[in-house]
Amino acid sequence: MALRHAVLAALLDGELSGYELAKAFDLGVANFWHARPQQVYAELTRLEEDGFVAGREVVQENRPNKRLFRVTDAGLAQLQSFTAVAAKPSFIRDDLLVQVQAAGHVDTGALIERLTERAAIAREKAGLFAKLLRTMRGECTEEEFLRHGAHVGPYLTCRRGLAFEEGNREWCEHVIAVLRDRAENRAGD
Amino acid sequence: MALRHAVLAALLDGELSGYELAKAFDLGVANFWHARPQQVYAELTRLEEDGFVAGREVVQENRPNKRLFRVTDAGLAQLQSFTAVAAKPSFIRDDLLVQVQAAGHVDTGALIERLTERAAIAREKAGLFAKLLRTMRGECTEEEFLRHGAHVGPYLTCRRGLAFEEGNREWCEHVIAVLRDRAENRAGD
DNA sequence: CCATGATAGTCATGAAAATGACTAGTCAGG
DNA sequence: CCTGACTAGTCATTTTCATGACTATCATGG
Repeated sequence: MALRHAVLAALLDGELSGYELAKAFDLGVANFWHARPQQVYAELTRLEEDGFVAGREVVQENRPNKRLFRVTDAGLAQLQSFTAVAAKPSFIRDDLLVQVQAAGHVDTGALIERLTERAAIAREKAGLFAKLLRTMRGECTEEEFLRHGAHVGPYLTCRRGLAFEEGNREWCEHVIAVLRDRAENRAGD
Repeated sequence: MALRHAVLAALLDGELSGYELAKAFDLGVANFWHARPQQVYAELTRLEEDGFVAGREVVQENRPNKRLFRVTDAGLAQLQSFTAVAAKPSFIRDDLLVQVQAAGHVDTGALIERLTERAAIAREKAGLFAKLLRTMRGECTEEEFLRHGAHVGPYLTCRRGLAFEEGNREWCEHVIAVLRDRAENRAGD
């Protein structure tokens, strides 16, 4: 029951098509949740059945028709009651951490490769988020935007995403440095 | 196929009983992964069937017997090949982010409550991780430990956990401040 | 003596998420 | 003219996770 609310929350600030939503959730641009297109479509269908979103067909020329969705009052009430109860704490769950946990027992070179790849990905995502933030706040300074801007929700979640990816990158780089250092030390024995 | 490797990695630095493992994964003390006891037991059973871990019965007085597990050579090889392929990037996936995404459309007071709760949890977890780190490095300074200490894997993953929770706390506090500020502004209209 | 809580697990069920395969039209490049 | 990429989805299957309920024994506190 979590994707449900994520989809509702994503639809709050403007109508979107299933395809747009799906893409956002797939790339993680909807930086607060991740899901595959199939999941998103399935969830939209269920949400519409339950009357939490309403779709309207938009006929297009030169490309397939699409359906734009918006949140209904019932949907908003649903979200409201979702916010009323405590969210269960989140955990990091990352294959890369498992790999690092095994450092010392597995090939260090391979590990460093993984960490380098990940650092690059993290840097890219951080850049993307930073750009998104700039777009969202437009002309305003961050302070002004946070005080008076519309749609602060997405802005704030995007900030979390940015900090997370920066944390990832820093950690990766630190681990790489530590592993390199240890490898040299051992070579010097 | 991820819990599998997480369990293997957790067993690398010493024999553990199913119960100990399960507890570690439940509390997230195995800070790099989270799973319920039932999952851990089930995975241990499968790992033993596949010959990746070996259990030995330890007869105890005054309490139920337990089984201590260790990783076999086949298990280590399995982990090694797991490390050889790129880990898929991780995403944050957090109910709280969904709730914040909806800020402006839902009750701000409730949101601030959620954020306050979460900030407290994050602070607690960060403290726990910091303590764990101190225990692991013992007398050494961090630098010395990272250079020469045994079991750096768990130390490094714990550091990621610590940074993550600190990031959580800072973000929560920042969002609270922003929401309060906006509420005051609106009240002043 | 009774209730708790810790140790040490097992079983069954259901919800959520991931994966792979498929349709169908448009547009740009070689 | 063919290929690949983009728009806009759907269907089916499997794997993984989460949940609640259940069995035992021992130790502790009141």
